[in-house]
Amino acid sequence: DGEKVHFLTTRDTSDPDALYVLRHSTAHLLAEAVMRLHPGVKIAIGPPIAEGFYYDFEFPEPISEADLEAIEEEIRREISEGREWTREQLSREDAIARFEAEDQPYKVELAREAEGAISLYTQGAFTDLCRGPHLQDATPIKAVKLTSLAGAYWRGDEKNTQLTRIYGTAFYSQADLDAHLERLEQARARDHRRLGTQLDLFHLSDHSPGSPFGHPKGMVLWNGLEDLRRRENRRRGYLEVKTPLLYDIRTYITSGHYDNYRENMFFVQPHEGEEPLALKPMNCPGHMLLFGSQLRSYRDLPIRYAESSTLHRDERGGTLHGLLRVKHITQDDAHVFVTEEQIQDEIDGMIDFVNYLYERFQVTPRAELSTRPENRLGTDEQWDRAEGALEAALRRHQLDYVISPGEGTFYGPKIDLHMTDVLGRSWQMGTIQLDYQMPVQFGLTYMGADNREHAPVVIHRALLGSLERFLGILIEHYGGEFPFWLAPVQALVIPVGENHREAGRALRDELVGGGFRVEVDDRDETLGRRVRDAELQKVPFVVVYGDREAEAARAWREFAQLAVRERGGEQSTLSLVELLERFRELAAEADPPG
RNA sequence: GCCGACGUAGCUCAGCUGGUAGAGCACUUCACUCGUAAUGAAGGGGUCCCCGGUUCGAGUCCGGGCGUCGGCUCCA
Repeated sequence: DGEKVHFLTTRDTSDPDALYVLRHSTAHLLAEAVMRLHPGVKIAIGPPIAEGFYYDFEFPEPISEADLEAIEEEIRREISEGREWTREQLSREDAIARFEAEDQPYKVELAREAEGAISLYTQGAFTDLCRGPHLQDATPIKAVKLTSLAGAYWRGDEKNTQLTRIYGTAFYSQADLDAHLERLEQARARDHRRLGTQLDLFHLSDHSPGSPFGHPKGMVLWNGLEDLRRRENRRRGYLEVKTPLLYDIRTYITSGHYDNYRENMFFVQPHEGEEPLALKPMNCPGHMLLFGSQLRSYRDLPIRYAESSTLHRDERGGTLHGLLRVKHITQDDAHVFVTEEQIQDEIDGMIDFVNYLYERFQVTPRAELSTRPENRLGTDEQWDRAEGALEAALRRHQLDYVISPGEGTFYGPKIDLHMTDVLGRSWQMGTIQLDYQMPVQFGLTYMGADNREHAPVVIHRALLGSLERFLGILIEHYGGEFPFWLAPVQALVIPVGENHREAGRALRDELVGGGFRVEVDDRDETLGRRVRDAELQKVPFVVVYGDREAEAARAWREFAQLAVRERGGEQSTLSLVELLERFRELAAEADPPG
């Protein structure tokens, strides 16, 4: 009608909008197929999404994944039969009447809430409420695949009916679909759970669900994060503290967590008939008690308590995921007690800190400002100030951010940093939370210059977030190919034959003595085999020692010449001195000057 | 917590309509002593997730539980 496109005319299959329209139209074919195969089904809504489309239905009988095959077959039949889309426009009342007559309550609800006239698209026996645009006909749909089945709540609210969601994807050619499936497989190869087993980093066990077992190599990575955390905290005026794991319930009633998060807390009953103790799910109350244990002066502030302690959160079943969502969680946590005037500087410093940390791994998180939720403590005026302070800091650092209304914690707004895993899912990493409430709940004060008691403001922050989660994301980010400074085994020495084993071990000792993580592989295997294994373990350097190197040692001195192979295959000849120098340069990336 | 799927050797997986469990890799031993992504041979290894039921007989069928996975919801 001159303002809006109702039908797709392009055949440029590389155009993302074209793909979007193709998938949207395929979703309508799906709905038509489902209606024919499952009479009485109620149809909800089916938008295109990043990688495909989905459609939500309320089936009269439960269906299983096995049923998808028949539905997929039916879609193909529709395409081969031919489908054309037609558009009509109705008034809201007419649309409601029409869907009521068809006994489609979800459509009725959507039509009721629509503004202005309503457009309907029809293909074959199926008419749907839809903004469009659509394909003109189904002939360009060359590849369709229904990928999975899931429950999804109507309008995303778990108080509503749970509908059955069918996911699928569609392409302009079979080759494009194959390429898509190939990309998914490649992404799965980087999955931290797969690499965790392959590289012997960690494992999960039924004996303690959601609580990863850190293997020696995984712990090298873990300690790399811990070292980074400790070193930078020390440089930035944070004070390392240690607070208990078990508390009386009263502590968590005071903090407000008992009322808000009790169902996700673990409780320990020491003996029959005794009061249970709360296993800490976060460090805040401990740090509050620590602050309150002494008289504080405004001259002491800011006080920055840092602790990376083990926390336990009893996450809802069905939400655990490898290292990315665990019950046993460790945060690079800190609580900073400040005066109102110190808030801006402190948050500025934290954002600098965040930038420094994430640059170490060449990753860029997305920032999100989460504002006041419905269920909250404190006055609107306090929330105005707190939200304003966080937003001002984001602006000053010219960080791109989105606002998530209502996503703040019950005690304050927060800046969250998000990253994406190999499956394209977003995870919250670091968080900076401004809190006017908890210090008051705990009765914390400091003596001001005016010789009066004032309540401090607390900034909660975990910059990497959960160390478990950060490690998981990091494994996927590097695909297991960790930079030299972080790699669990930095170099592997391979003596060619039996006669070279002694020299190989001596070389290993030299490199270990230089402060590096080096192992020797003197198994009875061929050189090719051992190089292959080193590549599969993604070891950054392999040093081969055989007759040639032994000869150079006799002619000049030991380790005057070494055959060095870098991950990926590049080879060079270096002396031990040169190799150590190379290692030192690479290791310095952990903490570059400036 | 909800919907769907899955759980078999250390790992990845096969096992048809119920008849007493298999492959590759890994591991052990022997031979080979090797020049940059897989040397050969032999051998060991299993409460088929747990509990209950059906059956002459259950890895396989049924029920319950636990765990894992893909979503939904939640995430201090």
